[in-house]
Amino acid sequence: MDHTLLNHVRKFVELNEDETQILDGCLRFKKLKRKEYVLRIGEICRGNYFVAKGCLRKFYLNENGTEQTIQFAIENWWITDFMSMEKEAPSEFFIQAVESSEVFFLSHESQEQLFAKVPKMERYFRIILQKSYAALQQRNKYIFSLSKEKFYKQFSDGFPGFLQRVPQYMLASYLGMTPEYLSELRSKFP
Amino acid sequence: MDHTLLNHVRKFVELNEDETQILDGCLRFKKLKRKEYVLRIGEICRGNYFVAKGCLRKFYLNENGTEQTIQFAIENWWITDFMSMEKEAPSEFFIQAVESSEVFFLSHESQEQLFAKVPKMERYFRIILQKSYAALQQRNKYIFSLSKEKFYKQFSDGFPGFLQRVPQYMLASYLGMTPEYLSELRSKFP
DNA sequence: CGCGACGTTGATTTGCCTCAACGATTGTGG
DNA sequence: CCACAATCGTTGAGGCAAATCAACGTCGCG
Repeated sequence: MDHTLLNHVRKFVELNEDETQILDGCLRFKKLKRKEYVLRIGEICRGNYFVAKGCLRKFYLNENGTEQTIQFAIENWWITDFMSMEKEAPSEFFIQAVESSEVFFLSHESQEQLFAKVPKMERYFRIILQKSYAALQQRNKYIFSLSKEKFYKQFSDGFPGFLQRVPQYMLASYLGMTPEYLSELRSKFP
Repeated sequence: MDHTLLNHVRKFVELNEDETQILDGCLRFKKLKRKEYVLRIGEICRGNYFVAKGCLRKFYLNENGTEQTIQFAIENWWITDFMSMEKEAPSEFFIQAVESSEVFFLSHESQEQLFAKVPKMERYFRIILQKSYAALQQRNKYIFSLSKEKFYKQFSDGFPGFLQRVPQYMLASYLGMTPEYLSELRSKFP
């Protein structure tokens, strides 16, 4: 037994054969088509998604009704709506496959059972969350201190291949600007 | 034995007498004067701070040399620079007491030992981080979709008492605007 | 008292948005 | 396999939110 998620977990904690079995038993593999949703606004988020292949995004609709992307998740990233999952409250977000993707679903209940049976997994998620939190705060730092132009360059330098994978309007909203303005910037920096 | 931090931990996990003892033994209580630093740019961040009383903030200097606050931590919040702590790399941030404060310091090593002895604490931090991450993402949502005016109102409604506790220039940078503009907004909404 | 830190106010400038029109590309049904 | 409609990216004109810059008032503190 061996797949992307297990490899990822093994980077942070060591699991024996039994524990690996248990973890694997908690997961549900799922293929997603392009534009397929795993969460819609108003629904309750039931668990976490680990991206083994492809790309998912989380977005919401602002007051003008335009999509605002607040997170991309590519290979080896988790994506979920913690708010909704924790409180079992209707989500304010959509989670959607940007391209055809393969994910592992870990439901909230499975996750709790997993923690009870394999405490090391609590450590794994603690570490992942710590990294995610640090990354998000770093992102905030850039948002405030960089002009849109520099923010875009920063991003395109940091994830060069990624630009080709997502439509520009998604990227624009993720970077907090209009598609028109992103277009203008791109023409300046090929 | 009983103090703010222990009470906070007990909200999320149950500790017996021994475990409480161990946790307490890992902490170092510290009083901070107004404007006192616990981390400066270039230093390596050695651990986590829990605010029992008062208020701390994390900020950096942008290219113009002006302070940019990216986090406030009031009572019952943790503050640290994960990036620096994890990698043992020089920090890009300052962490400073906004007002005279009382904190518990949990060093990185103590934390690891604590996790080894009291695995439940790994759970505690996982939960805290999950909440913090969700809150930060919510904040990002507001940053992008609200005008500065609404962002300010949103904040002042959300933390009414807090406005009096911090100088306006700190608040302005936290909200991503200039002190001048914040002043203008405040005169409009008393 | 006098200095430095902080807040305010106003004039001017600009980064970025809005709106509208126009290509290019894709996909879909006849 | 083409026609036609969506969907997406581009370009340009005009407008506004918010920044910049400078000057001044005020408070607290050594």
